[in-house]
Amino acid sequence: MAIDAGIRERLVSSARPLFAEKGFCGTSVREIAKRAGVNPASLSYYFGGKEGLYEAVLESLWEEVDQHFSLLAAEGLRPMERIERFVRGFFSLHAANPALVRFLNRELADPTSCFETVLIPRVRKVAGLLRGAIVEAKDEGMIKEGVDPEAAAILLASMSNYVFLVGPLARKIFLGLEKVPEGLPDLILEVFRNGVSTHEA
Amino acid sequence: MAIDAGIRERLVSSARPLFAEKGFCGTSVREIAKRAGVNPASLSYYFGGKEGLYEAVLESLWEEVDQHFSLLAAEGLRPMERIERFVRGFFSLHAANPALVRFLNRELADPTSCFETVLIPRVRKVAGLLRGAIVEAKDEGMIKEGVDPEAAAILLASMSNYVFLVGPLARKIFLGLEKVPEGLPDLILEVFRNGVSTHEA
DNA sequence: GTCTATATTGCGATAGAC
DNA sequence: GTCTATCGCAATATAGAC
Repeated sequence: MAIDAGIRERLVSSARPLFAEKGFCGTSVREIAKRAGVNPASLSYYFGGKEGLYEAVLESLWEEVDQHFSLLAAEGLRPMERIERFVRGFFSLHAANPALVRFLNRELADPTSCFETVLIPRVRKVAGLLRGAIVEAKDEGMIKEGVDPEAAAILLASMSNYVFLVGPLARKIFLGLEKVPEGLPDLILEVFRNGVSTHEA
Repeated sequence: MAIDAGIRERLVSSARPLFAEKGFCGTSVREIAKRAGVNPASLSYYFGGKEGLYEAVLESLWEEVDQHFSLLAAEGLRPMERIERFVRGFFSLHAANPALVRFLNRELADPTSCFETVLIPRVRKVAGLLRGAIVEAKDEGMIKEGVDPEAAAILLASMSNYVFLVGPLARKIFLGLEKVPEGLPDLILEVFRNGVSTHEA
């Protein structure tokens, strides 16, 4: 964002961290406008209201998500490689923008009106990529017959997201972690591969 | 709760599902009082305000959590058995009260003023039990040397909680699951045991 | 387009009757 | 202790000057 970006863009980029930090109803339009250095009335003028701005923020966020996960559609990768990229993609996504997935996860826990219109079609796409990779891995005999692909996908998503969801304060206090362990993606992949593989442990 | 329970108790039990569903700032004291069938003024009279009621709700919730996890302190159990009880304890906890862990997870994601005073000392205790079991399992040689107990604890907590955190709507739409798969605790334990065990996969 | 000023609503909390 | 009535405040949204 340039310093003299349009008011529209300044509102979106100012609202993003506020919504991410305090949620929709915990953030006031006055606060957003003050941070953006614009008049509160501009918010209604450009977005029709607080909800419209929130929706615009969600859409701008998703561009970054799409960017990160577009590599999953790459051709010629074995399913297990796609799964690995998926897990590492989550970690790089969170590292690049700590507020982003907290935002998304909050929306999962407390859906707003944008949930069905903005998020569902887009998240389904990403979830489908992961599920598809797991199904393919199973078809290739890499994964035990007894393992439900849906459940396996959930476990991967859980392990890759939960530690970011709980936030820095909880990580430090509950888990004694100043930051997310560097080797966590490797551990997740190791646990997943060993846990569902056809080799007997 | 009896039908003519005291106003105090009615306020707590009425506020609980509302706070769980819509969060602290998404719930109004008028709404709570209406649901409880009492006067909004009673809320300030008994709890000094909305925050005081919220704190009382958190404390009442935690009694159920303590009840569920008290069995983890049972003597004479091998560490891996304690870990298994921990995972199954999360699932039975969520099954018994779907709102409860959503409540707790929301507090993790968006700490209120009660976070440090009410939750931290109590959650630390539960987290310590899990971490301790993992450390013991490692001491007994059940878990690979390279596995960090903190990270392993996080993965267990992730897998046991995330699927509940995302809520029924998200489970259905993103994951195609009407309800949480019955065999998920078993899969989690299998994945965990195989994933971190000293046996080569 | 962007501003000031304000309309309108809903909030949490309280004063005071009973 | 419990109620009605209301205070004071902050919220979003809008009207209208420029």
